[in-house]
Amino acid sequence: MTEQHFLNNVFGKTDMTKKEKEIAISKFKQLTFEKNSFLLEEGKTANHYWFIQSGFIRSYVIDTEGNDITTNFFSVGDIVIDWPSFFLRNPTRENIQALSDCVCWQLDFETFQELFHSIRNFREQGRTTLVSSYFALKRHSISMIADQAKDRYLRLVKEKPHVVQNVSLKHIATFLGITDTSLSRIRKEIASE
Amino acid sequence: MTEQHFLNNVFGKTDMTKKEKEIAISKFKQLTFEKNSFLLEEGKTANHYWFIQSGFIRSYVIDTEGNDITTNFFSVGDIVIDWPSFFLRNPTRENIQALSDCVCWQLDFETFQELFHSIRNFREQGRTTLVSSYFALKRHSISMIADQAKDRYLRLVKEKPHVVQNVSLKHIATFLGITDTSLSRIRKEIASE
DNA sequence: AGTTTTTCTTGTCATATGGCAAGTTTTATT
DNA sequence: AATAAAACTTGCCATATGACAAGAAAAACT
Repeated sequence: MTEQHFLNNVFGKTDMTKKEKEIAISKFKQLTFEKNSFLLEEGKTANHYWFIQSGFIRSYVIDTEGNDITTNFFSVGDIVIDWPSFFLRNPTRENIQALSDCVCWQLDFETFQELFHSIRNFREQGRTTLVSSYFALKRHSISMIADQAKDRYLRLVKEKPHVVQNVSLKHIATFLGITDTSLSRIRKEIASE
Repeated sequence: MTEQHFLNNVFGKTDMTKKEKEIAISKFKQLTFEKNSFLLEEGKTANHYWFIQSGFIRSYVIDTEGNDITTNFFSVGDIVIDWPSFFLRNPTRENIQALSDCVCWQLDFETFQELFHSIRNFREQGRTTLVSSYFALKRHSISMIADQAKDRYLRLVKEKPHVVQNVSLKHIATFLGITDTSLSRIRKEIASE
């Protein structure tokens, strides 16, 4: 476990001691996912979470009318986790799918519990991460009400330019709450400015 | 601290022992808030959270164009907390306001931290509550994309009938992401069915 | 009880976005 | 290279919801 380990970046900003980080990092297992493969499928219970070292991932739900709605995008450095399923131990409604070949670091629920209850700073970190996810979701939710589709798109371009460049238009559209047709028109309008 | 204490309901379903519950409950302080008074204001950092014994409360933000958007409603038994501000120790963007006279039980951040790190089941409970809030927010967010305004309203009526009956139309409207005018028309349409 | 303020309703018209279908371009597959 | 499949664009028209303003009803205040 050298200083060069990818997860040292992820845990870089926490208050964990060097020793604590080593312990935590040693529990993670490297995995690769092929493009279009699933990390989690609707109906199953999340027993792991991951940090992405490379690639793009999305989560999505199928709504009551059968429409595929992207709920989030994940890329390098992000935590990929279904919070409710992982912590409430319930079957999930979401699917998590690799949009490209991905390299990830995986931790399972039991090991997480061990670390969570034994290392105070690991749990402070976990709480912070969860709250940050909550906050991001809230901002997205408010943006959905307060902003026009075009402004939501421009905000996404600003916040996650690499996602906009690497993910297909239809997935971006459903994430923004519009159709692919509308997003195509919005892009055209922006290009002509 | 008798069995009759209001907070025994709140902590009823947790794995905490009787003794642990007593310790936790003894740290809460009863407070009353007058209608229209603020529990938290934009720009300040949340140092407390509350459980509602009676009354109605809402949280809201002011968007970039000055519009008031309700982000949540709280009523009897609910936890009232600004997760990001409370845990990340940041100034909040939200306002939390009593919509009627309210009786609440308050806990401050420092006491929370003590309980969180010393009582394992208190922290499991805290994590569960946070994740449940996350889940509710996600459902609301997806509903915003997948459902028509009328369906969102009907869902709210079903999930929080007492809120719909006690809160002014304009606040319900912004929570649903529509104007008060539209909500008034939706209500009319439903009434005529 | 009377007055003011807030809340809710309704009309007219404007606009953002959707639905569908036909092309076009790009990407994947053999 | 040829073919198939997926992704993206564009046109036409439909529709949900918004903007604004005027009344009506209800609630708050003196």
